[in-house]
Amino acid sequence: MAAPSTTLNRVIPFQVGVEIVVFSIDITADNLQVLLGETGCGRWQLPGAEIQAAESLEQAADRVLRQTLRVDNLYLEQLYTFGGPGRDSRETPYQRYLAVSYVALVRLQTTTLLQEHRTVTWHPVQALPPLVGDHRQIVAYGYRRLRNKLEYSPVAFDILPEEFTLNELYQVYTLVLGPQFSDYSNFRTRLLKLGFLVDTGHKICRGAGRPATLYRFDREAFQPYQNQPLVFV
Amino acid sequence: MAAPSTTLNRVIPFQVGVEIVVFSIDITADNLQVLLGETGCGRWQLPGAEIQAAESLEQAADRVLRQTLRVDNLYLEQLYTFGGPGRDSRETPYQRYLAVSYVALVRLQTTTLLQEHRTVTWHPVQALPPLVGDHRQIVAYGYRRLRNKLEYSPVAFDILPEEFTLNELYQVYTLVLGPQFSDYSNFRTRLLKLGFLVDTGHKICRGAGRPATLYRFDREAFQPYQNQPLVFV
DNA sequence: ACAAAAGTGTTTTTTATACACCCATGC
DNA sequence: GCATGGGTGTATAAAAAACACTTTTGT
Repeated sequence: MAAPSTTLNRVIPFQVGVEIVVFSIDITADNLQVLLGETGCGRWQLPGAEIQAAESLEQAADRVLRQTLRVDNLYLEQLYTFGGPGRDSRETPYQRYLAVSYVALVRLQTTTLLQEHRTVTWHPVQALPPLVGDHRQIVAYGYRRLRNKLEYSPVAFDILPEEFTLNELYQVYTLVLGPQFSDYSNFRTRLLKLGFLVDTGHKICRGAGRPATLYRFDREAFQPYQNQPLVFV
Repeated sequence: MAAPSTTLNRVIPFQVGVEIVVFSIDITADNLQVLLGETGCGRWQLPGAEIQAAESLEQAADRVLRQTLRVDNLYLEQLYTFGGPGRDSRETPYQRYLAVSYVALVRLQTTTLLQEHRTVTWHPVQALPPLVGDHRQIVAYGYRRLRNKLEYSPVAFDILPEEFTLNELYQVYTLVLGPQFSDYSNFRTRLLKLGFLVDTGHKICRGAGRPATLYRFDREAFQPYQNQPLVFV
């Protein structure tokens, strides 16, 4: 237990940062994108920063997000921590680097990109440019988590406006899970039967066609489903 | 972006450690327990250690586990990273502490406790002693993760022996998920229909009663279900 | 009137649930 | 031969999946 301290088993300090996989949903354009910053050498990277003295990990993630993006509603969750030796080029024998990654989901319509020093832009998930280090793997991991979360948790309501149509809700699901996840009419029936979507009585017109009913998410009525698997799908 | 470095926004080094929630399943005694070490002041803590210079996070977790336990098969997965300011009493204005937590699952029958300096023992999940800091919350989080993982992933086969009976498999599920999760006969039918449990032809006698068939988990036949939700339950 | 978008209903298939019952072994 | 644990089958209920159809709006 109290073995002599060699170069191998000694304890070394870490520099800790956060890295965020920000997904944006564009309901109208049917587009799921990831936020990436240019490194200058032809490769791209996830937005990130080192943790500052007084902030929590989640606060750091939120700060990074708000330094690049103006956004109203968002979903943010810790994803995974990467800290193996050799994962950061700045590493020395006396200093290692650790990244706590986060996934976020926003609606493109409610966000504005804040242009900073580096170029930060949206990239379609299906056609990512070359990424630095293990960032491609982090995106893949975040994408998987997002799909799971959407199925089992009410994350869609975190990014939708207070009042929304069932079609908008359906769009969120099809965009992330693919259109084959469910037929609209069945999705509709299932969700309404669960009873946590309340009809506000308001209607909204989108060009031609019958006006859509606006619904509201009732968190209290959702409680019974909180810890149950497979509420949506 | 390049704001002056004050006491608040400066970057500080972290001491990084792992903490493990080790669950043990005792099939015969119908008992789910957590491994805890005594601190000396009446409170208990999760097994943990600082990351050493050359090891990865998972290697550190594995090392901690094997310093306390001799174990054959186990399931080990990263859980969550806790790193907010004020979570460790050793914290100073120039140094913060971060814990990457892991969950593990073992079978009590295949483990031997290695008695070290501190007293480390098993405690029933339903009756935990007072824990230090946020450790109770970490256990709760690990328990939730374990239940979810068991339902969606083939973790049970990581801890069962190469050949096992359907009853042993059922015990693993009932122990973690509670006996109301499914009736044995339905569990049986459902799992066999999925086709990734192969009959080895071997039989085993457990005292009185008809001898049980020994099955083997076929990872290849499981592939199609890999990324699909709700395979078990 | 007709296309477009919203919303309802029906039929078929699959899966879940609750059991009752048969089989092989030890004592 | 009967208790014990192992294993099969069936009947019913519920849910998922597919898809036809109606309703309300703009043009």
